[in-house]
Amino acid sequence: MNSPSDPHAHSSTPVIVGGPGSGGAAGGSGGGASFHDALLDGLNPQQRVAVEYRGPALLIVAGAGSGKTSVLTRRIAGLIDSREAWPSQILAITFTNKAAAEMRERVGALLGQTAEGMWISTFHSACVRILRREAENFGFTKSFTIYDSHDSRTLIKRIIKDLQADTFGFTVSGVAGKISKLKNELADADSYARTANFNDPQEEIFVEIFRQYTRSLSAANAFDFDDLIGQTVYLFRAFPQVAETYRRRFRHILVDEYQDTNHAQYALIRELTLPVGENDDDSYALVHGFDGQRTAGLPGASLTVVGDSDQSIYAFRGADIRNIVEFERDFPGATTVLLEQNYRSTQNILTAANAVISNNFDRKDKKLWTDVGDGEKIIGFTGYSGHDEAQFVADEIATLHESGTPYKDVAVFYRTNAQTRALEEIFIRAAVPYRVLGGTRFYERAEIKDVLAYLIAVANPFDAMALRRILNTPKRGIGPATETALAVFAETNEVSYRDAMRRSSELGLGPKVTTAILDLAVLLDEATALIDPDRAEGPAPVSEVLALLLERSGYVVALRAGRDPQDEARAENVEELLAVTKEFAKNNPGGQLVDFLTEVSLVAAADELDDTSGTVSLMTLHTAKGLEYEAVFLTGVEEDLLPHRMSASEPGGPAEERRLFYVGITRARKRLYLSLAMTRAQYGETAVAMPSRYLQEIPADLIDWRQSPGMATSRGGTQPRALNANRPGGFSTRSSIRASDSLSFSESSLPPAPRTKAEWPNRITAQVRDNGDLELQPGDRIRHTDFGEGRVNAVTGEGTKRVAHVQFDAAGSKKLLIKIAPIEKIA
DNA sequence: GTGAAAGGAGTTTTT
DNA sequence: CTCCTTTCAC
Repeated sequence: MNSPSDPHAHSSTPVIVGGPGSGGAAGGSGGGASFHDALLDGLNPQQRVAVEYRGPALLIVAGAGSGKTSVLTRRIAGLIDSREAWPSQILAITFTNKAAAEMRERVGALLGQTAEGMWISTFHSACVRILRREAENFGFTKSFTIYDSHDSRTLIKRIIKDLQADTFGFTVSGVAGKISKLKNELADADSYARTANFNDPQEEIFVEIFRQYTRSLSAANAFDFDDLIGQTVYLFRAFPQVAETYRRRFRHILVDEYQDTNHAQYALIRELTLPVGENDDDSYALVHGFDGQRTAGLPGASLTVVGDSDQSIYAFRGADIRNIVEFERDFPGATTVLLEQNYRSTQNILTAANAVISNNFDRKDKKLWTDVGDGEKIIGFTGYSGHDEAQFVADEIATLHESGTPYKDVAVFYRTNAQTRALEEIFIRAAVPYRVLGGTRFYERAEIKDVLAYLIAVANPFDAMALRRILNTPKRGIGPATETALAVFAETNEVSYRDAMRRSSELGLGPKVTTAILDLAVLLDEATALIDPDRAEGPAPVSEVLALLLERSGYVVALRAGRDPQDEARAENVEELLAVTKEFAKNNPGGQLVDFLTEVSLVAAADELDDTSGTVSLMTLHTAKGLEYEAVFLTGVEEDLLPHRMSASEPGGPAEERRLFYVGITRARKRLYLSLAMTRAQYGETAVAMPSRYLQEIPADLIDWRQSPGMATSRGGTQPRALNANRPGGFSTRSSIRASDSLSFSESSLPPAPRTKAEWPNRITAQVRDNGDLELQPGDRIRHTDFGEGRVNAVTGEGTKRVAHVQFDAAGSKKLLIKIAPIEKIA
């Protein structure tokens, strides 16, 4: 194995070695010593320590915006330049593929050359890479499929149905969640069964579901998302010599966003950083014909983790904050470096962030600070509705753009994907160029999954699920009955689903159906021949395979012939996928079909970001982690949304939601906007929304309320602008903001803002308009602040959700939420 | 086996 | 409100 003559992995001072092959090769960086200086250039003392420290384990507690990426890349570059490590001995784990690409590029830039052989990737990508190499050790092939959560659910749904487990109260999402949670704890069906209480019939059935799920996965030669990590750990534990290969290879392991690692990921890191013993176990060497490989033992790889427990926001998917909190205990000899100086945001933004997060008890006190000055105040806005709020955002973005902030430097965050709807509607109308990250992602669209299923069926003939998906897509007259018949045939004859298709003439089905199945089988075989590694002209590029499949299956033609108006867009999406395969070939010369499928399976929302796009970015708070923007709009800062209603019942829920809010705030460099709405539409109904408790945690003098929750509905209140967006003449959006500016008059007449938190709630929440139990009957006449007088036609809904259907004399008919609408009854 | 229509259920965050 | 499943007629 490649190894520098002396890795110096644990020497206390960095060793600088000049000469060819080391730092000297680093293009313009000059000799070793000056390169070393350049590495530390512009860093503060803590950052320098984080770059230079050498030891078995290092924890870098990096507050938001404290320059951790810079520290990590310099640390890696330093290790390589000083010849403490070959690039191939470095494994760096990032949270997204985009972050990985960025880090690789920055390390390359520092060194003046691309460092070949470094592994910089996400946990999932790294594990796929390992699993593809080693799959044959334990009953998989290297072309295994990766099931995304949607695929897992489809499979679970089928199993629940087969077992009729739904009658026992099992739901797909419940089972999927439980299995995922168990896998993150490295449990499997057997280990779970050992602890299960079999007097409980539910437990028994769950174990059976889990078993069948596991069996189906391995029969399909497939791993689900959680398996990628868990099975790698299993592989290392079951085959110590395989583990040793990787322990010997990776001498420096760096993990970013360590606070969001789950138990399985933690176990993986532990496995990789174990010392390598005096190779006294020969079984592997004997089996694999290695001989005389008895090398000396090695200490465990050096481990560097970077994280911030205040930014831990993935507990719901098993992230365990203890991994970082207990790091020093876990890894004896560990050193901790604290990075608190922030290079991203203004002091006002940081003060707000600090104030909010300090409400989480049970945390190490940490205060972000900066020397760039206070900056602008935070801008607050309360809309009448979600649309009104969106209009505010769109208006402000337009203003920002006019004053020179490019669209790409602006981001809009929200808690739930459902909130994009109102934003998109208004943005389209206001001609604000935007891009939604995540949401219904490109690769999750049905038509894309259909087409990918064709490719998967070719790459992995064992994947019955992919085959069943394409069996009747496009329509071939093959229904559920035939589909099941093939599955039964495959099972009873112990052949693959693909073989069952080839032998479909033995099933005694109708001639038309049989021909359809055989045609498909032939097409798949032809496509498979294209990617045969032994093919004379080498395996065909993915685009060629896809083109053949699309052409012969008639998928696109069928789409274009469809009557659904969205079918044309779907056909275009498929064309785009074809373009993606061509792009892939360009970027990955020699890239195989499985490589393409891997890449596609592991794209994250944040990977879709295109820095050159020139559009505003819309994303959830979760997706926003690790990103930063000149101006940030944090929308929907309301109770039941942030904190989300669902979090209330979970232990640690409200604290995690607060961290989410904190993450959102700290993404902003110069300008931060916090907005909320008084009512929010959810599934057809309109509900009252109350300001988030977290707003009260921000010192009052940091927020400049354009329209505060207390002001929004007071007398002379603002126009619900979304409803009046097209009002002609004179009453532009701008003037409506001015109208609300005049409100600051009444605001300033309030007593000085109380500083103590106890009195805060009054200021924000108590002034939201509340009509209490205002009783309205059909026939009553009312007066509305904006719409004038009208007649109540009907009242629907219960309690706070009572809605009046009103026919206004001038403004037409409206539906109003009685509790908070600016209305009064006229005698 | 297909397609339309009606009914019901469920709504967080994601690799 | 929307997505999904079920039901029913061809």
